[in-house]
Amino acid sequence: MFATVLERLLGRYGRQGWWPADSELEIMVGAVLVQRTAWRNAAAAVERLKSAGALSTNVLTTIPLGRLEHLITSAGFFRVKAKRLRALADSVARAGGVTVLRSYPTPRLRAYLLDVHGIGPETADSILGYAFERPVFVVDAYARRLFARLAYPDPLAADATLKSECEHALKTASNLNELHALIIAHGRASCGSIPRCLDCCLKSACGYARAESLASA
DNA sequence: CACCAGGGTGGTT
DNA sequence: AACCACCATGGT
Repeated sequence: MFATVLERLLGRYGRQGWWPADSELEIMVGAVLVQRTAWRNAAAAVERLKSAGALSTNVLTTIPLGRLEHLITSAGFFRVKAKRLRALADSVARAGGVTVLRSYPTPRLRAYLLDVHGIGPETADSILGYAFERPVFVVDAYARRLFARLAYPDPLAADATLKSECEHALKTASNLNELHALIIAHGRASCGSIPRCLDCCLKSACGYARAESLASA
């Protein structure tokens, strides 16, 4: 069923190609900046950091907080996010740099990320998947809503269950990364803002079969 | 004008 | 454990 959803979304929206970046750190920084924010605005902030030469742990740990805030205003919540970027950079430096993080096994890396102030489950999993290419499914509001509708009328399983079932079904970071991106594209495009639109998502508008046949696919 | 975007934290019940 | 207010800019 996860494979079917991936296949259909792929057919409808095409490859999303997330995450455009030059380094792991850039993705980690972007993941914090994009929290509850349109990617366009977060991306502009990433570019400003890059132009200012601030996209390194060394600079991020030492740059005055006010200057950091100024560089990322376009991403919104800039006071909170500036502190989060600082906490992230401090943490990466303490760990010994991104190279060391790269050698962590996935469970340890996930625990490490969750321990950083300002990084919760979704941001941690985004970083695991897109920066470190670990086979991880990012459970966000769109994913919950979509799979709740696909499972209708059954209640949606807990995040951890949805996550592990999806990871087991799709296996590769490439598949799981693409699915997350596609689910967001789908949410933006059509069904996302329409409450309980079973017709829209499961049948005509988005090319889905009915829920029953999809669940058994 | 209101509403939302690739969340997480801290405080209250 | 389940809510809740809050954070703030830029596009539609």
